[in-house]
Amino acid sequence: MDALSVAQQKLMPEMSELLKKRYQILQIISLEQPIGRRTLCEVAGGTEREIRKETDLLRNQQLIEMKTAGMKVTSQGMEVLDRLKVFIREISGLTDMEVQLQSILGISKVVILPQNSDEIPAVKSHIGKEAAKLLETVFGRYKKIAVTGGSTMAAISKELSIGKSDRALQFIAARGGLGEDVLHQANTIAAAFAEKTGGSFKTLYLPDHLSAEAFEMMMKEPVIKEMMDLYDQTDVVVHGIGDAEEMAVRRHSSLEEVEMIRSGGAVSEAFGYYFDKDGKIVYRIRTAGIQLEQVQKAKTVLAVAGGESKARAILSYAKNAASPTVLITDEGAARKIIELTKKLEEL
Amino acid sequence: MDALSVAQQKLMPEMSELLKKRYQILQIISLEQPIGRRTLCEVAGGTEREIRKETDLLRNQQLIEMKTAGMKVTSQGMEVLDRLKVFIREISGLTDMEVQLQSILGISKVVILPQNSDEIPAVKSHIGKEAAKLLETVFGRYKKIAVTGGSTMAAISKELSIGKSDRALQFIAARGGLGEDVLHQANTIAAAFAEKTGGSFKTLYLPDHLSAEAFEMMMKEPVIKEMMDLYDQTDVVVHGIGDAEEMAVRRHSSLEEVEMIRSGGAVSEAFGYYFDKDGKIVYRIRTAGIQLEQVQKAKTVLAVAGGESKARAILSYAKNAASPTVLITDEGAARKIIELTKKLEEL
DNA sequence: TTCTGATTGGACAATTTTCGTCCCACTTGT
DNA sequence: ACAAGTGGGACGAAAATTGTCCAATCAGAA
Repeated sequence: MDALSVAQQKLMPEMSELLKKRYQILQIISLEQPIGRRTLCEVAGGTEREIRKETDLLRNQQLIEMKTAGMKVTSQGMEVLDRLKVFIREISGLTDMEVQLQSILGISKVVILPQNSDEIPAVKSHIGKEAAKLLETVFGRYKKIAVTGGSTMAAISKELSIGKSDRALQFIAARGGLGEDVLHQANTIAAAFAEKTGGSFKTLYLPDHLSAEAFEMMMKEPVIKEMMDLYDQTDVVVHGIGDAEEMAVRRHSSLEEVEMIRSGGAVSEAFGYYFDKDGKIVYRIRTAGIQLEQVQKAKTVLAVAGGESKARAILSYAKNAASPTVLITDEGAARKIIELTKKLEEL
Repeated sequence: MDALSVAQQKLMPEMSELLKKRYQILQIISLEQPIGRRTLCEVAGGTEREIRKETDLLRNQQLIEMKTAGMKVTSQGMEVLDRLKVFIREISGLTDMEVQLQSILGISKVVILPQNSDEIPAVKSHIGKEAAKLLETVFGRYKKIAVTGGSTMAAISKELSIGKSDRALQFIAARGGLGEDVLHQANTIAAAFAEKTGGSFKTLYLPDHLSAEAFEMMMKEPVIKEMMDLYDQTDVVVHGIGDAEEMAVRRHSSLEEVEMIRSGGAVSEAFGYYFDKDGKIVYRIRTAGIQLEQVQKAKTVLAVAGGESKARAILSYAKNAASPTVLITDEGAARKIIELTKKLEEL
């Protein structure tokens, strides 16, 4: 932050909060437009009067326009949004926190987006957009990209910019899971990535949960073996990080599985592995899919997870993350992680 | 002004006024320290409560400290003051006004300082400081400097920084006037300038008002002739601009003189000359002193005058000002000059 | 076309905050 | 020792903010 801004904040300390609030409102409108006042209240948090006061101001400043269909951001508003982007990051201390988290988690890069996706759903789109942007920067160097499932991953696929198509790009479904919603499966996601970027994709249709014998048999199938080889050649892995219990429930895991996960103290989940708070593997779904060693061998790993509720999971997963891992998260998760780490140090 | 600040003001339009107010308060404290709350109210304008609210804030921000002797600006406060200096000028539109005035008045440079010296006496010190700063930059090139009298000139002498003494500098009293207060005479000012800068000075002890015969006689005196020659060699002229009527009164001018000044429609006064609104010479004190032609021949002319009340006088004097003239004034005068010019154009 | 749901703008009392104005105990410089 | 000037406290009045309605209107679906 430049010296002018520091001085400005010294003289106007109340500015910071106000600026953040207004920026946030303007940002939400830009994401959800057209949006009405009441809806905005729920999404942004705050009473109707408060939101109204600010939106009235934004309108007077010609940053938004109000129509009977709802509020929209004007081109001037979009410009303001863009111009203040880095500044808001600065005064929110996000830049500082990024450096802090980087050392706490021991990974190569952390990107933190404003707000908490637990509270404001629209933040997920932001995380998706940022992840998409980062991913696109590596397309030039790396072509084999493994992707997992999950709503976070789906958000990324939505934000990938279409345009310059690169037929050499190959998206590989990291797992064959069918336990989840079809829209959020790795296969669907891989297809979506390929469609947006103009690349190709490889899917793996195989149930997550198999008996030992069936598993052995399938592994000998050429189609499956081919995928396993592809995992070995993977350059980039993009995946979400889940809360262990939440994932177990969502996957309709069997009672004995849930028991193993519970008793083992599992905290996080990623590409079929369950980790405890120290990063030790507690359980892994016996599945055809990418293996932890293969992930750690990748040139770049993009881990994406936001929301205060994911803080513990991120902390757990990071113990096992390879150093070239890049984490894309949000303010809610970041603050919670730092809080947890502080408490841990006190003990 | 950079794009960031513009965007910031779009989102926080109320910031501008608040920032200016706090900056002003901080500035006044820095000039008058140690100063108490009540005194500050009078100088800065505003009720006790209002000032108190802001000073409490400034203390919390550790920009000032309050002791029983009064309030003082901390080193942090001084830094903030310095860092925001140009920014405040920008948001007050002073930079824009400087360019505007430069073309209206047809002179080479205009420097405008914040606030109105009619309302806030402390602004005079600012004008003095700025004039002193500018004057010091020409000391390297030019050595013969003519100075006039007046309270404005006295303010400059107070703000000249002592330190590096330049014995080659020569300050010449531009007039021999005794009509004014001794402290504000050209002779006294020249001496003060010389003392501060380490240079020498030449005084001219001769009454302002002389009969024609006496005047002729005196001009033949070697001491006087020497001064006249010096005026011819003058590189720099520093002078104030006065309101015609006010000056006539202060100088205890005779009734016939006052009548000439009145009937001629005199508006401004500078180094003994009275000008009407079109810059025509209405009257000149028959005095030993620098002549208008000599002023116009100088390499640099520093005209210093502040306050809304001086606006008409400045406008009048500028018609006669040589192009290398630099005007140092304040916001009050500047705004009034622009207002007057606009009205004139409408007719 | 009709209808439902959502939109903005208006209104108003309750509440909180700000404001103006005293006074007081105390320090400081004369 | 004293007078002038200092910051801090207090408190009722006034103004702004806030929470919560409602009405008129519009957009889009059925």
